[in-house]
Amino acid sequence: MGHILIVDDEADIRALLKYNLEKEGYTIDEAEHGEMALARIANKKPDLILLDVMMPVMDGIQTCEHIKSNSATKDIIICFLTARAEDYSQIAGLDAGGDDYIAKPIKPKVLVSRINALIRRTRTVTRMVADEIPQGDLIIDRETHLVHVKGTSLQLPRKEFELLSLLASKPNMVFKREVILSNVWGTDVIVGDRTIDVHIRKLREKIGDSYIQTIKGVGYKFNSK
Amino acid sequence: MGHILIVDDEADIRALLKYNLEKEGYTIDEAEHGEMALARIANKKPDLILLDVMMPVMDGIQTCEHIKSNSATKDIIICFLTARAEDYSQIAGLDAGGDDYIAKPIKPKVLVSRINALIRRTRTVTRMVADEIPQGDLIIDRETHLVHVKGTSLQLPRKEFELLSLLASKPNMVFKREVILSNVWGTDVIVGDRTIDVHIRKLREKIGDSYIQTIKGVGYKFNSK
DNA sequence: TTTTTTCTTAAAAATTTGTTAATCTTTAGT
DNA sequence: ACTAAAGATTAACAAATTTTTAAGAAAAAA
Repeated sequence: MGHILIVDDEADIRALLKYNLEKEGYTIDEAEHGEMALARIANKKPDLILLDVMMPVMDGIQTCEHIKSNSATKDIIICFLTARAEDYSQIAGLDAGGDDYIAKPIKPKVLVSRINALIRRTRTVTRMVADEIPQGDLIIDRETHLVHVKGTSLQLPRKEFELLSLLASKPNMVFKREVILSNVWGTDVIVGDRTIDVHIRKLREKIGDSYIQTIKGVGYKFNSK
Repeated sequence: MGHILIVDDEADIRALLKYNLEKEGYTIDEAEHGEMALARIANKKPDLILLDVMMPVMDGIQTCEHIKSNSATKDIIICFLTARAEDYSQIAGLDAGGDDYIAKPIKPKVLVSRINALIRRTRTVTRMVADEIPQGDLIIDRETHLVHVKGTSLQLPRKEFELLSLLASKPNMVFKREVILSNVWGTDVIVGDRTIDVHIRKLREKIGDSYIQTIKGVGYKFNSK
């Protein structure tokens, strides 16, 4: 029904992924790094590749570019495995890029349903946030990683960009601090309470005070006009 | 604020976990293996269980299955503890109904933030108030945290918002003061009797007197037209 | 009327967020 | 690999807002 190649240098992770996906009926192939991955693909072309970003020898990005630049393999669905700390906005914006990404720590249930979805509706990109989020006179462009506001363009640092993207992805909705933390910082966050505030402040400094509103005791929200 | 049961056969590990979680304000119960865990649960139901996978007598997976198959306990959050060296396929027992897992060696900070996130996440879900409560010309929108009344929108402070939500969730039903207290303030908070009155007064001030009615000697109710 | 319960008001207490600057961390460039 | 620059986080304190208390007035019940 589906053949999946798992590429990760940690055997533990591979075993975890393999176990869960085999139970779903997928056949599994494994590789420890990019080069080995290419060899495995040549051997048997998978429908989907689970690709760790951080690897020795040949990292995930390079591997992905290889695969996507080869016409024989460019239709293979690629799903990145990333640690939250990594720059996944870069991944999302990659032209040669993957179709989705799953953040570590990996939860089997999430993994399985995500993979199923990817395989089922092949080529349908499911990303947490749209590529372009226009909100009134503010436009967030994930592709160029730019925010256009009041006629000018801004280059925002990673965290600020992700934070703004999250808030703007659902205007008027209040995002509780926990939600913000788990989405922008990840579940293993070890950041203090004021970290969000500081980022909010920097954002407001750059895009103006009118967009982000504080709901005391609850969280923050992005106001649509 | 939260009660956690730690199940691990190694006393050292239990002590480490206990120390860090107590520092966070959680109350801790301990068990050396699955059977003992079930006994502890019967004694006092925890909000979350930290469950070692590898244990003598009754292992983590079995224990989890037990807990999740009992309707009285199946809502307890279960977080597995797994050794890195262990076969990851064991965690796959997350199918047994586990909500998350933490890999050993355990880093205190990761532990604490993960547990906090798990407890907070499921606590908010537990609140069974609808996202939007429309009552005649008054609409309470939890998503935007706004109350729409008489053509205008109001931003209410948290306690006032929760109080109004509760009353409006069941129009015409009288909420006794104790019920209001336990629902809005929680069971372990000690606040004076006048606190409710003051909040009611502020609400009436903002939304008008017609909605909330006092039933002397009993409590308050939200009038539907 | 007397007692109990709720209202009202103002002020105190507690909580939450804002701000700044200093300190780590990461990244990019050499 | 080293250094400089940019970004992220923390700490400490300030400010703002919310929550709670206290205490007398008012209203309802006994």
